[in-house]
Amino acid sequence: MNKLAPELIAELKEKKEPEKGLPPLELNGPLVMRFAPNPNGPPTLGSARGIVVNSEYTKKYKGKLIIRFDDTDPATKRPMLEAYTWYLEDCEWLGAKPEEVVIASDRIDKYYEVAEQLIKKGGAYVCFCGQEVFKSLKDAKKACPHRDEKPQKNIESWKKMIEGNYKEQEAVLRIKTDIAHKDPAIRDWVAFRIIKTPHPRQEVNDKYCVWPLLDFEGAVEDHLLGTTLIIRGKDLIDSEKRQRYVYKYMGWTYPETMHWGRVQIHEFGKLSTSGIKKAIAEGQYTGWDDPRLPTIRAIKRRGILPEALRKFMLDLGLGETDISLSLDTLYAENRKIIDPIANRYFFVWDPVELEVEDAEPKIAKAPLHPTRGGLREIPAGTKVLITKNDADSLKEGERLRLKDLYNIEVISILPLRVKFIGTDMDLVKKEKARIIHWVPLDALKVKVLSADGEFNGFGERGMEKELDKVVQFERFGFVRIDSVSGDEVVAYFTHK
RNA sequence: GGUCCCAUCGUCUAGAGGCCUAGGACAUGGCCCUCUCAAGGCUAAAGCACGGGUUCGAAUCCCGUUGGGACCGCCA
Repeated sequence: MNKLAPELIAELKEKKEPEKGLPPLELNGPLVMRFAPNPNGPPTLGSARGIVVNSEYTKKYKGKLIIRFDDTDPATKRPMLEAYTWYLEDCEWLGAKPEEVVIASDRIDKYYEVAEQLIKKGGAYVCFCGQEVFKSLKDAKKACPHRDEKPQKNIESWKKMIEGNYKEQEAVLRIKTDIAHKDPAIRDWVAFRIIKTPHPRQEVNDKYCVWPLLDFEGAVEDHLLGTTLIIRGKDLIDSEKRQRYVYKYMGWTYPETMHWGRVQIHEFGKLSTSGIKKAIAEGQYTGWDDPRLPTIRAIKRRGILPEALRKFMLDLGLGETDISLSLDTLYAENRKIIDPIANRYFFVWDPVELEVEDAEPKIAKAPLHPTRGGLREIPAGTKVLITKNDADSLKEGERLRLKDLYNIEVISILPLRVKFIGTDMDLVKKEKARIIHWVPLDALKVKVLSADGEFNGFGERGMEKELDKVVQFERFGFVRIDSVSGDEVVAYFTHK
């Protein structure tokens, strides 16, 4: 059979690799998508899903990708100025190239125009009810007294509102839906509220005191930008129902929508942007790129490659099921890319000095990579450093090998004494002696930062040339060389 | 309480009535390879939430139960 139809066998094997990733799209026109974050903190792993999924589709179907900053809340989820840049940087890092960048806070006037039209059409009204009052009316399916006000009167109130004649909480603009709608989430929702806190962007500052809420801003923008497909988290499913009222009043066509379920990551649990912000201010984290954080900046600094993160996100597909995943899969993806290229070095954490009796100074020749070739030379004196873990586990009389150097035998444990017993590999091959790593006395001082804390020790020379690269510390794990100053190296732990 | 959504190995996911004896990836166990406790190769164990229908035939369609989630904010 192999002889008769080798191509059939090849085909069978190919079929074994099923297609994973995003479902195909059925398009009947051009594709325009947007990724719309609130820049109130740096992009996180959650943002990465949005960036990757949207950019993947626009790449695949030659569509247009827009990044839109939904920064219309200067108070509660106050935007962070640096975050605008961070989003653009991280998009680029992830291989997403938005053709257009839109900042909502620059376009408030456009939203006001639509609001005015809606009021004139009788689709929106200024409501002076307090929050609690309106809630109880709404829950009872009852209209508030302002609901039936004439458009003319509403326009007057609206003008007064945007001119700053009311206090915060005093008035809002509501979209008229169906006050008896069976879903309470849909009933006459708020489109604009008064916020007197200035916007952090200098260009905007205190120019406006009436700000749209996401449902309104997003609804108008998606129309203005010509969005044809929206993909977002399913927490925004109800949002669509609310926004459709605006589209109906205005005679617009609502984009197609798709949603993904809630994502939780085992390793991070429930960290909110505001919670992290507070913890950073209190010094619990070193910054937004602290290796313990789920931000893209942190992931990047740890040496996860964008290709790995992209594949990880795409493999999740687009289910509406809530998922709870482990970063192990991301690490495995990353390892597949990194293992073939990362050079190997010795790193001894919790170092213990070991004098090897009868040894001659020697230059060890170790492969830079197990298969790719290339050698590194490590000059060893008669004293070396090994990790405390290894030192503690030695037994009297044990024979073992210092990797790529020579064999030793333990003479005694207290005090720890070892002696040179040759260089023959048979010790490993026949006696199955174990192999431990080591580092010469004049090694570089190395600190490794990981999510589980710091590791301090010494690493062999050569790694200082790998700045910003991911290398493997043998018997330790992959690590990204983050900084080198003099004889000191700081590395970020990537994964095992 | 109201509205809506979801349900396949431990974890993600493929599957859109017969190709399913349910496939893959990660994690786990074993063996091989290896001067790293890595990677690689082979292999093992592991799943259609439950109960009813519809059908010649259901993981796939319908109903119910159970379980999970989202929304009901002048947050996004």
